[in-house]
Amino acid sequence: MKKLVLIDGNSILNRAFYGIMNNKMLMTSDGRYTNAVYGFLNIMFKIEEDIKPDYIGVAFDLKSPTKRHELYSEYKGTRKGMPDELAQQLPLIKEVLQAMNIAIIEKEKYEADDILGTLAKKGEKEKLDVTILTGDRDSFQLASDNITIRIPRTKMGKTEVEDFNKEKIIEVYGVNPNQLIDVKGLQGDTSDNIPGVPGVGEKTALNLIKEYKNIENLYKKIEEGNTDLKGTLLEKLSTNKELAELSKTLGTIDVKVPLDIDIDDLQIKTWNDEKVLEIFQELRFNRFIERFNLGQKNNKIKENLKIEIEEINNKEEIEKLIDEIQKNKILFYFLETKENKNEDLIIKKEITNINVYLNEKIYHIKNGAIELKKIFESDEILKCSYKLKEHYILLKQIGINPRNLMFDVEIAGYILNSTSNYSIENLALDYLKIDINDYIDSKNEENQINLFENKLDQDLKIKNGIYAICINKLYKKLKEQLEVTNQLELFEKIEMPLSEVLADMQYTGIYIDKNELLEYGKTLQDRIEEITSKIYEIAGIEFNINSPKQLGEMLFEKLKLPVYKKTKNGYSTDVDVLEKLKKEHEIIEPILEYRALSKLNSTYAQGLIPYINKKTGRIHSYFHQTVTSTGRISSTEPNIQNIPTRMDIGKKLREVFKPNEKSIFVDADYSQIELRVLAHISGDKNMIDAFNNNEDIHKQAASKVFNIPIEDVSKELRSKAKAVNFGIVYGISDFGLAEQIGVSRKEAKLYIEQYLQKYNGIKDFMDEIVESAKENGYVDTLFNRRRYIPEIKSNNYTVRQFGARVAMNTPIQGTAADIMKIAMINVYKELKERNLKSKIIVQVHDELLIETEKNEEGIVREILKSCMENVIKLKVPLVVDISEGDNWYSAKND
DNA sequence: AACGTCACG
DNA sequence: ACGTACGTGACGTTG
Repeated sequence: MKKLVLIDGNSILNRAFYGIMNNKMLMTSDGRYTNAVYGFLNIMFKIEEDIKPDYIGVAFDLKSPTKRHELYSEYKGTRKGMPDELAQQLPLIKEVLQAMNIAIIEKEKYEADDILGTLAKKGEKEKLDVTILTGDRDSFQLASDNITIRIPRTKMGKTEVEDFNKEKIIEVYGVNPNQLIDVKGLQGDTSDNIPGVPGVGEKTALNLIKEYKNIENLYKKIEEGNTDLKGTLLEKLSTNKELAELSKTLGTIDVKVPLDIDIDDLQIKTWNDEKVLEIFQELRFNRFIERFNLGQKNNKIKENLKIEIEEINNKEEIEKLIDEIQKNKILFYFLETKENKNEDLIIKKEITNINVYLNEKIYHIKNGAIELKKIFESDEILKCSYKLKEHYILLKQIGINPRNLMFDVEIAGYILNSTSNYSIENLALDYLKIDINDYIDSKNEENQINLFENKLDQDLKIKNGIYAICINKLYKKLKEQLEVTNQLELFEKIEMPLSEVLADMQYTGIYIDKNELLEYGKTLQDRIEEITSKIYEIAGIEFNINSPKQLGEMLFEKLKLPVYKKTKNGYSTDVDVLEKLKKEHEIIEPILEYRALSKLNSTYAQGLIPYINKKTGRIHSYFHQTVTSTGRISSTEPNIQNIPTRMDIGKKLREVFKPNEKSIFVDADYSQIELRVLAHISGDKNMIDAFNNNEDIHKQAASKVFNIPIEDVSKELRSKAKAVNFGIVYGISDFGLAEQIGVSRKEAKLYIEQYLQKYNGIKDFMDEIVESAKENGYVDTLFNRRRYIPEIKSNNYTVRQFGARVAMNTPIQGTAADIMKIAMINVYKELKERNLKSKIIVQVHDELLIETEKNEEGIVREILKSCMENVIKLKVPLVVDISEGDNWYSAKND
């Protein structure tokens, strides 16, 4: 079946305009706005990818009055004109569509809706599968078996779509699509200034039409006196018959617009690439240029980069180079690696070549690391490169003990903007205005003579060389920038030293008792089998319990359990939902147990096995330093920061994490670090007092929120107040709190109001930080970590609210992260300086796990306590709880 | 690749 | 009237 896509141009442009209103890529350098065009294209490309239409057309409204205005002069009378920023973009999008050879359809006196309706019906007649893309629910009346209405919605900057076909509309509204016209006739439409029957809203209108099918029949019955209607409703309907009829006419989409074009004219054609490129360049749509490979034909050089590569082939040349580097006291290099599956390795990679940038030349050294051992082990020479943390391990693997790996351009990029990306390409583009790919092509032309290497090798070599150049240029530029933003200290004193700590943690790893892990997995699997058959038995049929789709069908269609929550593709079956259904059906409980156990089994019991290193018997998780937008670190392959701890059965898994035989685990936790940080930066007196008096902070909150003496706080109230405390840290909303603790939204709102009234310092802080985020475009932590929040200026309510919550949360989460990072550096340093064998092996945001040699236990405890508690003097004490054990479970629980 | 779900702080 | 608690990563299913 061939497919036709019809787009409501004005409506989508409008959606796009209000959807992605961030201040980053919204305008060209001469100040013209482009965000709506960008968003429109994104939505359009997405639908093209999704549907792969054979025909496409975009309809626009014209400014001139329409037939509806002739009928009713106040039609759309309340509507304000588009803001200028949007109006400017209308000709732009048309220009783009033209260049893409996409049909634009406009017609005097008709609205885009009518044009789309007419074409949709035509398409349907020609047996096409029709999708109408619009932001406007008015078009729902057009839905049929072959016509689907697609509504885009932007959520957190991402575009999602929702499809409405006939079935869906009946499901949602309970009436046929064409009956929606009657509904609208009664209800009216404020945005179009269609009056409807005064006093009749959506609910009433829907009920009336469900009962009486349409307006005509409704009035027929009313005139016959043949209805159950009475009172004011009957009166309102009777006196407003004309209005209802007029409104129905106004709300009816005209599907018989006389058009000069046919479906055939909408066939997809190829773009005028040159023209599209030209426009995209003008609008700075680099991502589109890249995505559609438009830039290839265009390799203009923006700045002359001198790219001279010299092969280093013998000892003499190496020695000469080393001399030069030593003179410079700084080494700029880009390191090449290749995969090495050798199971003894910790990172399954090895270093191949090194590209050194020195005196305006690139020196390409085969097996470069070994050659430069002396340099890497020198304390005097600052090493500047990209992803130094990885280098640390790669070098250690071949017996080099690197020193002074202290300027990483990736980390510098992360510090300057924790929400962008920091590939060398991107950094070069952002900070140097260098497009690396441009240079490769041009350099290649220059290099035609070289017939010995194939093009790909050649490209790679040039690219790696350019990387070395860019690392050098970025060093200067980023350092300068870090000074401007007052973040050089954060970078030099915290992030770079931490980098080595993290590398060392990864290199050391944590031991896992494989046999015990297998045993644990076996127990889980046995139990899972049992429960599975039990579930099948109750269900009377076998199905895939892991499939939310199949489980949803089972629960909500076969068993007809009540639906509390939906996802965008179907029924939600998450824990919250299942917990609510527990008492409705005996199948729920085993499903919950199944869920819990299969998670443990797949992610942990089975999931961890492949990560156990053959040589060390340990797992060597990555700790990432440039991932989170708040400054926390993250962990992967495997994630060692989400090992179960909340549920008993899951917690037991921690028993398989063990120290080596000479050691024990010492585990140190910050107590309430985020709330303490909040107390400090807000300066709230009550909260500061609570911490200084060593009170139970959640109990205190309960006593404030519920206005009762501390002694009278029950467990339940304490736990509610605890949720409020958490909520405050996240940037609270009544809805979210209500959801979390299962009270009404109204009640949740009351709690929050009480809380903020009692902790008024916190309220002031929250207001001020949001204000400052609006003003500056970013927020920062105590240690000058910065997060830009473009969302806070969004015209989209949801996005803007998100921005506000982020503004409140980031300084708290981020400062806590800073504190932990400093603590780690100091602990690491102490351990090293005192020649202790104990090692930091895991960090879980507010927890440090130290594999501690038995005879070092006392000193390690001291070091942890003092390093962690004395990072900084806040208005409240930082408190650390330390415990020990011979596995990770007992180190946290005994 | 995206989604739903769930593990952690 | 709308849609909502912050920050992560991994798994299995599905399109």
